Amino acid sequence: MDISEIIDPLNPAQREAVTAESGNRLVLAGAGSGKTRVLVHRVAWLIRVEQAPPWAILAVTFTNKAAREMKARIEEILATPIGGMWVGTFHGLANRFLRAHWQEAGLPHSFQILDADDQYRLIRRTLKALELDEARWPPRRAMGFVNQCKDEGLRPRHLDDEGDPYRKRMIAIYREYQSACERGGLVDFGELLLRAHEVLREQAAVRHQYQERFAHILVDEFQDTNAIQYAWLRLLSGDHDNLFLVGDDDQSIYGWRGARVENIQSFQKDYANTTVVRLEQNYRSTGNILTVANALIAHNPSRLGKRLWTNDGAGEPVRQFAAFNELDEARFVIERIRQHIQVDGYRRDECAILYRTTAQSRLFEEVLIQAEIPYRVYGGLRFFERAEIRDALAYLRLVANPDDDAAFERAVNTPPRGLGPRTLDLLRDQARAAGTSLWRAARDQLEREALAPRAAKALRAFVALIEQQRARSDRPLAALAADLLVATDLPGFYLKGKDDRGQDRVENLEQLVDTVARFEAETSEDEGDAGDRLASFLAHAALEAGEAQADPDADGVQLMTLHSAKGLEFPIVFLVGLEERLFPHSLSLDDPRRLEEERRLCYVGMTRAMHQLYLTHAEKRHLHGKETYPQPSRFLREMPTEPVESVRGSRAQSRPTPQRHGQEADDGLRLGQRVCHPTFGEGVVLDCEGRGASARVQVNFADAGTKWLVLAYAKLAPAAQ
DNA sequence: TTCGAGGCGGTTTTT
DNA sequence: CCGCCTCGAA
Repeated sequence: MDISEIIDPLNPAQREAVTAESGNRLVLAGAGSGKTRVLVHRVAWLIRVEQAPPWAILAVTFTNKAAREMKARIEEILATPIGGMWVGTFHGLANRFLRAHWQEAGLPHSFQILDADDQYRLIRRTLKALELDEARWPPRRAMGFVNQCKDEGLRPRHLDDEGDPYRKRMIAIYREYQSACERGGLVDFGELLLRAHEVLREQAAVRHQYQERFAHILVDEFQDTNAIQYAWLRLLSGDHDNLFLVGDDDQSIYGWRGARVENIQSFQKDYANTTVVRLEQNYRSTGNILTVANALIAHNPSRLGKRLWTNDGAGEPVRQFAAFNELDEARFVIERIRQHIQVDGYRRDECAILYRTTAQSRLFEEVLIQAEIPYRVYGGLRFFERAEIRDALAYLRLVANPDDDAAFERAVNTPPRGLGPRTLDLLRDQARAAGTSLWRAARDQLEREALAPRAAKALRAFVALIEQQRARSDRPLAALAADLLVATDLPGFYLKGKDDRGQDRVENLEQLVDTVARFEAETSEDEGDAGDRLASFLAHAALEAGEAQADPDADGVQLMTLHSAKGLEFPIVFLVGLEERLFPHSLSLDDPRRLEEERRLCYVGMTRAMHQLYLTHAEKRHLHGKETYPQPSRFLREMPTEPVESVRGSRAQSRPTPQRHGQEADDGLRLGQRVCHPTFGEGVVLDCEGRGASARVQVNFADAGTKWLVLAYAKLAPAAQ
């Protein structure tokens, strides 16, 4: 076998990782160091050189996108489909596992996956059932509590209220919510992992079967694993010393949703037989960008340590811009983008604007629209998350499993068929009292003729509709979906609505039928009866919410949060809003660990840039409707001055028109000018008022904050630059 | 059932 | 300031 194809494109560190003999490997892969390449080549090495059968390999990622990419690249390098290899997300693989072992897991054959929105609704319904006031027991908090427990592998019975009444109530909510899930055969995201873990832990036969099978386990983005995911990996691996983990502690930015960077450290403790490989050569960014990024991240105390370097040149300096306000900032960025496109020949989609909070995108969008530059915003509602799609899916779910309460609640009166809160409350009470699903309660009530005639008639029609479709559910899925649209008249309902997006929604519904057809065509070889196909389509819809953008190929300037930029790269990057309380965000300031995570987020943003990195902040910004004068971000101060260059924009046009305030001060201080004060240090002039002896200026000092100073007394001198 | 007024909160997001 | 949600009135 010719192995040169596998190892020739690799540098020494990459080669060491790819060709490692058996044993546990931890690959600390810096940003842009060829992490995916190492994973893909490692798989190729295992199959081609070590003769591992594909079915003995398990490769785990965090997102479907990463899984798809890895799969495609493995197939490319091996020039063959990957056969029985398990490549997917933790959740996708857990789902696959549970579908195969539903009996051992104590789940119904066609259990349904709840996504975040379903879960939220079910939590609220649980609160209602427990007669808890949402104002006092916010559903978001309850949901957070449940998810956090599941992420840590904890069931209600493991939890102790510690005498805390709040905690006691949360545990009660968890218990009640969980039994609602059990009644309906519903599994939320956290439950997928937890349930899979429990089966492996408690069923030795199953555990051994998988431990024998997976001779090689590879994990991407290991720094993002939470407690249950790590425990799951440990069970799968057993004592086989077959883990190949790739990650970067400096890019851990999901601590707030349960990710534990510490897993990287504990891995080395839990597995004695572990060797560490560092990938530090960077193939993405210029030397200057790396210098500045390295310097910033060096301020984090608890790191494993890593320093990115490049063989390529230093490149352009990193550029920094202090905008007068957020409009000035946006105009500067868009002006620069225009230059890079027109003068340097970059494409629009080679320029990215990265921000800390989604709200920041708006102004950039407005200015881009004004400038008539196409753009694309990442994030937002995705296909399967749209209301109309979820409505249609609720019907499909009821066809698959009528006991699915979450789907029942959604579908029963959408479109409105006269089943109001009165009837619903009655059904809920009945279901709860009898410990059954809403569906059964509905049929029961109809049988016993316990309902008012109007409600009974409407409910009977609804039940008949679902049963009719159920009776014929062996048809192709697309036909079923199309039939349901006709039978429910969801399209008509949306067209009638006052909402001007009615037409869009109907088109989306039509697209859903296409999506179903395509899904069925692609998976038809896997056989399975019609019920299985429907269940697997629904799982697909829940696990992979689809693309947010209608047209992802469009050549537009890319706008996204720093979080969604992870894993991507762009020739030109604008990192905007580098201000205290915005970035680092005010809610992270009091906790050193969260502050470190903010710093890592900044590092992630910077290391997205290939050729040119801009860092901007505004001296003045509207936040929650108030005018604020933020300090420049501490991250700016933590960067070296050397390859960072301050740029001046042509900002006259974006300053506020001088009226009562904002006059030029007598001695020629201008708005936006940098000044120096003997006690307060350097700052920027924000505002002026008055004349002569009473003339005052407002200055935003880097360290001392914003102050009004009387010119006659304050010894202000123009600062350098 | 639908609409509008008023209250409230306001990181980050995948699965 | 803006968007979301709830609640009350028609």
